[in-house]
Amino acid sequence: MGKKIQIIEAATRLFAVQGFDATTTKEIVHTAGATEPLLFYHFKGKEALFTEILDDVFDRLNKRFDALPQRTDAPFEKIENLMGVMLDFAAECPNETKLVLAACPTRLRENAEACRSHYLAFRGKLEDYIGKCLKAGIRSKDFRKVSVPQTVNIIIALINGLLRQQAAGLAGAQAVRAAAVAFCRAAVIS
Amino acid sequence: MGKKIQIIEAATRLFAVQGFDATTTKEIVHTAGATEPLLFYHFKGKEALFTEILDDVFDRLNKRFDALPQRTDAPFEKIENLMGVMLDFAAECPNETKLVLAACPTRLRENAEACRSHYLAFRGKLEDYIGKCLKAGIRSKDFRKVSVPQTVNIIIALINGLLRQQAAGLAGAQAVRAAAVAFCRAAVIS
Amino acid sequence: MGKKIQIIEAATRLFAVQGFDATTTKEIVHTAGATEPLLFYHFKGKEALFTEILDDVFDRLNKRFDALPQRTDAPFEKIENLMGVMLDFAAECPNETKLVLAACPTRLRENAEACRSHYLAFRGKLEDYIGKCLKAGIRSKDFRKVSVPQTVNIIIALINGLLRQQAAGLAGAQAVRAAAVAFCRAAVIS
Amino acid sequence: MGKKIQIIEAATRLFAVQGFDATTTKEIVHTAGATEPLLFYHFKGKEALFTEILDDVFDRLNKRFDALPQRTDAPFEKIENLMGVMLDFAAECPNETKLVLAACPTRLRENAEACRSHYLAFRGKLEDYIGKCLKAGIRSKDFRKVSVPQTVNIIIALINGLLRQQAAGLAGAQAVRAAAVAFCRAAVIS
DNA sequence: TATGAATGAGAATTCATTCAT
DNA sequence: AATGAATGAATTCTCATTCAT
Repeated sequence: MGKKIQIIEAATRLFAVQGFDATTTKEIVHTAGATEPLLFYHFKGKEALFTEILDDVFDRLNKRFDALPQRTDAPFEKIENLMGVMLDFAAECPNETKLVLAACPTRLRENAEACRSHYLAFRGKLEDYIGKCLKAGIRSKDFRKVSVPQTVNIIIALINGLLRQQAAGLAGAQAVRAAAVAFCRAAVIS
Repeated sequence: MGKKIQIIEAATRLFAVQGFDATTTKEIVHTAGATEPLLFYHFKGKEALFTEILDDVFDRLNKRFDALPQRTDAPFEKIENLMGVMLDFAAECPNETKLVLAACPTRLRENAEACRSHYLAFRGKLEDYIGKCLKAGIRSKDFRKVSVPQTVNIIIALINGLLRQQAAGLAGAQAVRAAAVAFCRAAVIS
Repeated sequence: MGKKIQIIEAATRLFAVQGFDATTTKEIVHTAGATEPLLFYHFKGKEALFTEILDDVFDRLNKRFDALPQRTDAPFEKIENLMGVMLDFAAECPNETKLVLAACPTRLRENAEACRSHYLAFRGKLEDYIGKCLKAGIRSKDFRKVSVPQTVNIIIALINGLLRQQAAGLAGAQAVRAAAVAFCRAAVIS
Repeated sequence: MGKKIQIIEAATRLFAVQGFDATTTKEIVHTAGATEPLLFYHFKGKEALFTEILDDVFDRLNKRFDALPQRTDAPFEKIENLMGVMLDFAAECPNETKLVLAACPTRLRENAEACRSHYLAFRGKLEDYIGKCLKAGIRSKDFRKVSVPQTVNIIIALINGLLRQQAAGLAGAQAVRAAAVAFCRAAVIS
């Protein structure tokens, strides 16, 4: 009856809510209705379970990100699309979003590097994507003439903050969406 | 020779970087050049140490917040002041900022409620402060006519995101400051 | 395709090299290209597998021992024959030899007694065989007049030591054979 | 009241009798009248405890070995001295002797190399010592003209076998001593 | 004969905490 | 104020064994 999947689901939830370090294998299997040896039968260890989950989460997020249309008419549309994808992800997968927003767990021994590279790679993609948008918008005079790297940071900070609210289930977080896009648009469009 | 202070400093740093759950008392006293029984001599326990630190951190942050000038000429100036205070705090006290940005540790037993109320109270003050600014600005027609609660959320999200970057020591985080204020200004001013 | 035999062979090797206590059923079946339930299908358990192997090993060794010619012309020839049989066994079956030389595993629960009696019985046969040789040799004045039980012990100790070297694959162990016989001969012959 | 020493003593005995792999930390501390965390307070882990013991055992044995007089009148005397030292050690320290005679535990992870080098180094010293004796004896015509490396192996095998009997508490092992020396003498002297 | 999934018992090790001094 | 020694209660992980198929 799919106990492996139940373990993955329970672990995802607990890792997201409590963090890797504060989640025990006992807690996971208890939540999943399984026993500890079964966790170690299906996964090499707590760390491998976490890594498998994180790999999968970033895989899903990257897939969504990579599916963003690369060509659009209006320069701001691409940023709007990005915010939409990110906030959709947070609304649909709050736990996965928490994992994406979290820092690399302190006690990862073997997979710490792999973990960190997920975060860095995704941040890199975000910077790249937003940077290109801004440059294009500035070139076409649609956007005000702002510092690109600084504005990239600001927009990433804003998205992160919003995702965090969304994933935390902050009341009205969903409704904030259109307002957030408008906020950004007003901030950059000339 | 002030070992109590060294314990507090070590604990602050470790709690900030690794989180409460992932930090052991052994690690703290080792970093502080002390021994475990001394930690328990000075504090009731790991939890009490954390609580004392968190109380102090929020105390300092609240003091700065409360010192913000309540009356200003231009409506946006108050938001600019707030961002300045928050980013100053993050620049001066990155570890304390991390504690402020973190969630309440999973494994707090006795002081969980007190901890949570710190976060909620501060968020409440932020909402209140920013909300009043926005209302005033909209009333005076300085600001565009936006949804106040939603824009409050957006600005808090942005500040949170920026603080996180700042506290994480992201390259150029300091320089982003003026740009962030300008970004916000453009977003709200009509 | 003879997986039972492969399990026996893998187990023999692993028990010999690592000992019963340090060898896991997982290791055995992995080495044998089988799965754990199959081990338990063919054998009552890890202990029964070990016992079956040990029974077989002592069976083969005893057969060789019992095939030694009981009557010879020269008194020392019988001792030479014995050394030959033992060293042949060690050269042909190093793993089996290791099992014979080992002590009874600590964690045998049910078959500990049976196991111990194998070792004792074989040692008894050795003592008996060598003792009779020595007595005959002394009686016929071929051998020096030495203490029989003590010399029995010495010769057994020597054979044990040599078998251990042989089974461990010590370089040149094979070549040592003739020299060992000569050593013994010089030691006892008058 | 010296629980650390009691842990070392209990561990020495258990490691000697059952082997490293078959001895649990629980067993050790129970025998020592201590608790498991105390073992880990005094030693980094089970392996470090074993290594510390083994280092000490080889240290003591090497000290005795190195104290052997290097110059003697009769060539066989040096071999007699060696046998005396080794058999004394076995009689006085049966558990330590068992450790010296054992193979490197299968499950040593970190210190396997250090462990193996103890065994190899000591064997090397034995080979060297006995080899020199034999060469001298052959040169002076006191000894028969035998193959030196082979006879070295034979004598080591004999000593090993005798130590094993001695350490195992075989009845009469002590008395066998003089006979063993005589056996060897007769075997080599011309 | 063969296996994927599952488990109770127990292994090594860690953690926050306390005691005696 | 400070510490070496000590511990009960976890925590991660392993092991021999069984079940369902």
